[in-house]
Amino acid sequence: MLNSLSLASPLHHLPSKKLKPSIDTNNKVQTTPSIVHHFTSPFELKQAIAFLIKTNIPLSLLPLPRIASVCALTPYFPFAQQIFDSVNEQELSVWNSCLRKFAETPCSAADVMFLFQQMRSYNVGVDCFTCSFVLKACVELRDVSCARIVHALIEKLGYQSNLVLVNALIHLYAICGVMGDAVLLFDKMPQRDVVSWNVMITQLAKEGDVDEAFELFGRMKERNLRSWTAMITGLVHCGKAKEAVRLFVEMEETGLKANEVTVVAVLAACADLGALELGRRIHEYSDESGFKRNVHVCNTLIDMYIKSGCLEAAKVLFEELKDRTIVSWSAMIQGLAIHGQADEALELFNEMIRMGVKPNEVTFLGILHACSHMGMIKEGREFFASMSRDYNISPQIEHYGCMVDLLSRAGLLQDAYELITRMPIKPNAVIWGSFLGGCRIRKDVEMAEEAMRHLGVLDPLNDGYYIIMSNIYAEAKRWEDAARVRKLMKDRGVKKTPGLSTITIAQATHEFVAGDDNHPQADKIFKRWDKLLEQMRSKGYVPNTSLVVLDIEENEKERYLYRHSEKLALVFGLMNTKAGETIRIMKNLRVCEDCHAAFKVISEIVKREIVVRDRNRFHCFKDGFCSCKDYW
DNA sequence: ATAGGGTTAG
Repeated sequence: MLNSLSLASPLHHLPSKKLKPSIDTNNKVQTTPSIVHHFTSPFELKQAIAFLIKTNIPLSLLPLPRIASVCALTPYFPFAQQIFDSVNEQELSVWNSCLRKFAETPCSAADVMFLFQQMRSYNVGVDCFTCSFVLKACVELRDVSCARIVHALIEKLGYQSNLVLVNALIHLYAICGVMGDAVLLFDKMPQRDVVSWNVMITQLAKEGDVDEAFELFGRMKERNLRSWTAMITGLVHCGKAKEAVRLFVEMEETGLKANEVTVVAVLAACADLGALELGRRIHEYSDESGFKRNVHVCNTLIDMYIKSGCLEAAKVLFEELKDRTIVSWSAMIQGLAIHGQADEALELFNEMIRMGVKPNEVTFLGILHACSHMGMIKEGREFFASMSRDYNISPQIEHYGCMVDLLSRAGLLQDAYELITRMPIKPNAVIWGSFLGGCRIRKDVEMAEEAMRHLGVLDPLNDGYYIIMSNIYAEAKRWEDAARVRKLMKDRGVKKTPGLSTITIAQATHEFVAGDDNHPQADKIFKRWDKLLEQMRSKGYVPNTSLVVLDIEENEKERYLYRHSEKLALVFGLMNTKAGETIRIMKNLRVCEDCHAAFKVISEIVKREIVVRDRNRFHCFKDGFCSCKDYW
């Protein structure tokens, strides 16, 4: 190939390098045909060269970068080399600029790799720039074996102390999932810069090793905004939203100003915590800083307002957002779903389709979620069928989870069971857990026992399942079985998660645990409750003591019920906020049935909106009704 | 020439 190519090349006609000038003595500019500059194939390149030779124009007028890019990925590679040689050009720099161009072009990583291979096989020496472009392509391709080749090359060429290259290598190893190699490299670096540390922090946190990341963060002598942002993002990612917020405040104290990425991270933390006040503050800051048009920021803001119970604020932002992405739509649909506005969620989905936006698997999760929370069985089934049929999205375990939940909640246990046994993915604890919840509604002890058999294997340390099962027995008056489940739980060392509710007033978060008598305002709270209870009774409230599965006196049961954490938080909130103000409560578990009934009545008595975020969704109590329409 | 961000079941 090479020989025939050389023979075919017009170059050997050339007395290379001794060429006449292209401008003649009369100062007339000789016009060159556009092919000399705009050839797009090696064939046209040859034609251009032939023309130059015929008209005695020097070859050095040829655009070398163009030659490089036209020949780079073809067998004409050595032909290009000959041209570079004939015009006395450093070929490495030409190939490098070609590599750079590929490296900057999206989806051209494979081209970078191929050109690199060509360079190696035609003995072009490489330098640190070559390495950096190739490393970038390796990142895109997650090509760890090429990473090792470049690594060896870097050592061979003596670039071990080139921070840019070594940092890129560390990043590459980490992103390819070989964190050990990354750590090894990082540890033996004689000196590091802030990028080295930031890369490690980011990747360690991504792997879930947030403690190790934090340890490195603590050891840094010099931190920049990206260091703080990486650490805050990592903490949020690992479910440590409180710590993330703490670190953000600390960062502000150093005088550093958050950028868009920092804002996204801290807003995500607010969303997790339902920290509305901080979220609003960040929103203001973000607007002041001109981040309004950043779609990442907007999407996270929408999510923050949704998860903080301000659906209206989220809607306004969503309406104002002009460049919505699928993430914006999905977040909003999911938001409407957890706020019990299923009709609006479906409407929004239709609007999205009308606008030509393609749903993804997350969008369908939101839609199915909406259906399951509102008992829309027909619609849910149709959407589930539609996702693979019309949009070519195959359902994942989460989608099956939604469907099992939809059917189980609606009491269609047989259908749910059939789906579980026939689904192509092995059902997990969430699936059986949803089913178990349905068994409780249907009071189906046998089916519940079947679910428990699976749960005992899949998630034996989760207290929730034991509690539901023992409640199911208790409601069937099978006290011994109920006690047996409680004992089994105890024997396995599973502790019951205590109910915990929080309410934030004037930037202070107050925590209430079920049965808590030790709160500083406990006496006042109980007194206020007794007063409220009188009014509630006159409105027809009857305590649902059947929910207390302890073998105790009836009035003792009532006492238990009245010490539920959400009730304590609510009364505290009523005592410490102005009349008419909305009260927002967060609970770590699902809201209890009796509390739900009580809150409806209370919302009417005190003429307040009460917004409760439980572990699944929102309940917005107003004028004696709840936004969940008592289906949850 | 090297580091970063949004939606996800019970």
